[in-house]
Amino acid sequence: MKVTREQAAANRDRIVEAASTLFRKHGFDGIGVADIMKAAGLTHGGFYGHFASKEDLAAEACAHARRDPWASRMDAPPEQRLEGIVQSYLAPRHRDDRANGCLFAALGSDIVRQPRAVRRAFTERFRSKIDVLRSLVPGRSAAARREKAQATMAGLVGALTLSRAVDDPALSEEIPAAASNVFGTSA
Amino acid sequence: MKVTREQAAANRDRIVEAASTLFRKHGFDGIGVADIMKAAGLTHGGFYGHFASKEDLAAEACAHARRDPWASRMDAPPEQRLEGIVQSYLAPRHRDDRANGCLFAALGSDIVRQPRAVRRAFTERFRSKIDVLRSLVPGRSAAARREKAQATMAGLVGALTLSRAVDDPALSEEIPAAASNVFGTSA
DNA sequence: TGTACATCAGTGAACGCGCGTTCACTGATGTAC
DNA sequence: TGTACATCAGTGAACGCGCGTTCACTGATGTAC
Repeated sequence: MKVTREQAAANRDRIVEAASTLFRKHGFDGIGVADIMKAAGLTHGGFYGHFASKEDLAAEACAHARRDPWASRMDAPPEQRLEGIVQSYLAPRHRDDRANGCLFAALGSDIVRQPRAVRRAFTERFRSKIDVLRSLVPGRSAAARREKAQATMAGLVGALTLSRAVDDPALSEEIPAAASNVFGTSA
Repeated sequence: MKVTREQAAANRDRIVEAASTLFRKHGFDGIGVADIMKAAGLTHGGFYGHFASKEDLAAEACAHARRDPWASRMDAPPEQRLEGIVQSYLAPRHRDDRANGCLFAALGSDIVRQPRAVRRAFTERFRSKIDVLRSLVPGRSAAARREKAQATMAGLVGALTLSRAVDDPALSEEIPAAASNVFGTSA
């Protein structure tokens, strides 16, 4: 049964959206095309009318993942904005909701094994996040701020990844708390 | 063809060893039992004489991965030992050799999706690494040093993961360099 | 605006392949005498 | 120490399942007149 062009475009968007959360939740290899299509309210057969391959979808899903936890209020002074980003990034809510959280923490160690298009999408996202942090972080020179931004991002991503990986609830609280103290207010 | 008990134990060790490098290189889902057995010089049929399941092997491989990049000379003063750990952890050699490098960076975002036994093995390793760093890191109180150790570890793991993920060679050099400056000498 | 037909988004069965796992078998090991 | 037999580590074929992908088909959409 054919469908409005408009509807078809909306369906495509829902596939990408579903994929972006399901990949973050289960990993690239942990979820199949059929399940993604089902989550988008469709059957698997129509998939290849929208995408050339699963890889293709993965690249697009990474490029267009929503609900970005790096956002912050634009109206606060830089120091508070940075603090806000760090706090919300390291909040338990973020740790417990991989499906809608940071791509780097959810898929970080898998990216290097993905095809070029996926890695490119990630690299673009990384650059844009660094640009945000670079403008908020303190530092004498532009180079010092860029350096600080990259180290901060590494600290946040690493802390979130480790706090999810660890099997002990106490440790899982402790790691982001430590990172928050070191990467947040210290600046 | 049966084999010496000694030989059988050695074969088992080779399987674990092969698995630990192949999992780090390809991810838990990216390598099969048959390929692991082949890398250990055996055929796949004998696998279940040594392990109950692939999961079982994964847990053991994570618990016994060798060539640990967190080691450091015991005879230097703490500050130099910390610096040595940070430098070798963030060295290009480590970034380019996932198969023999840090488990957290190689498999970090996959661990949370693994069965309990695997996560437990990782958690134990994490604890032991934190214990090492805790004794080397500066800080007024034990709590401050523990906090600093966890944040440093998060920074190192995140920096290595990101520098591998990124598609641009220049960026891939820049990230560990930034982390090295921030987490190394600064202390 | 209304009608007839071509288009094409979506369906669901099917294909082929790889992977985890099982199993009957082999033949060297190790043990009982 | 030597012999006969039971054990069992390892082999390779086979099974069953899931997954990415293909394809013939359907029927609503959109267009030509």
